[in-house]
Amino acid sequence: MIGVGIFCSTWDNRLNTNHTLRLSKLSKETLLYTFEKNVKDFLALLELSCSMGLTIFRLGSNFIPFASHERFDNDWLLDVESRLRLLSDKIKSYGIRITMHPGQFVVLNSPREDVVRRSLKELSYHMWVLDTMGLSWESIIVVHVGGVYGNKREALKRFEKTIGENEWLTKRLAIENDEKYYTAEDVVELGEKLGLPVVFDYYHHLLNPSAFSIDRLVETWRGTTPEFHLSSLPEGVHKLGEHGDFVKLEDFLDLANLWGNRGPLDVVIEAKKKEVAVEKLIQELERVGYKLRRPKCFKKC
DNA sequence: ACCCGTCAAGTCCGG
DNA sequence: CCGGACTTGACGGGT
Repeated sequence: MIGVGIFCSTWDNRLNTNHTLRLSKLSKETLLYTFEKNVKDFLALLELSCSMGLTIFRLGSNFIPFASHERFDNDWLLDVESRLRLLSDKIKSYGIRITMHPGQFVVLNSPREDVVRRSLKELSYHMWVLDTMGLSWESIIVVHVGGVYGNKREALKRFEKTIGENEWLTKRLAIENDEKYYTAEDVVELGEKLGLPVVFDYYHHLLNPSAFSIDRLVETWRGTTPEFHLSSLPEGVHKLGEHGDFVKLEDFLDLANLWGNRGPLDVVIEAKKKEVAVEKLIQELERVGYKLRRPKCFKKC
């Protein structure tokens, strides 16, 4: 049964877990001020998700701005840590799955040692946030495989090497197919080899298709609830890779059909209109009699 | 109060 | 070899 959710913020950004600041303004005071804005909006977004009956929420990577930057002083984390521990029970009480998805600059297969090092530091910060809130292993961190650098086999081998040298990553790391370089088939093969769950992105698969096996992809989750991503092409003229304002009912139903009756699944709706798009989708699904999975906090009025 | 130049980070591609 | 695209918005200094 499928549950859906939004990511990072409301469409109008009135609630946003990605508030940041200029690096030049970074200090303990500005950091804690901005972090608190993110925390407040995070709680409000969980409340919103709960009232809409959403099962998953993606927390923004700027939750603690510049947390992996060299100009960031780890002493500042003491206040952050106590705040997160205090919130742990409240956050968990919603029963909404919290996951994260770092930006394009996390590249575990780069030939540049410094790029890999910074990527690991960024992932270690993501891991710390989820651990500190006491979230379960279903709170994953989703990354792409990275670049190709003119030799896909070598690039894949470098990815494997990085994972092999950093076993701690496998606690929460998941890998996703992208719209240009690594197909679902590539990522399933890699996930099987490394023991990493594979996030299937429906839209990336349309742009970068392959003959992947959905059964093998599901198998990489070893009984835990998979996370998928869904977005649609925008109406009218659009650029390659651009996400639509809304997600089309038929795209959702295609994905639901692919999923079949395999059990629980969380789908992040990656539409520009965020919660407005999800609300529209929910209504359309109701009209056609499709039943969504709801979180434990959801009470239908 | 509003506008608009600028912003940590990577990779690929075209000129 | 370098600058722009990708995707994208929000910060914050300036008016």
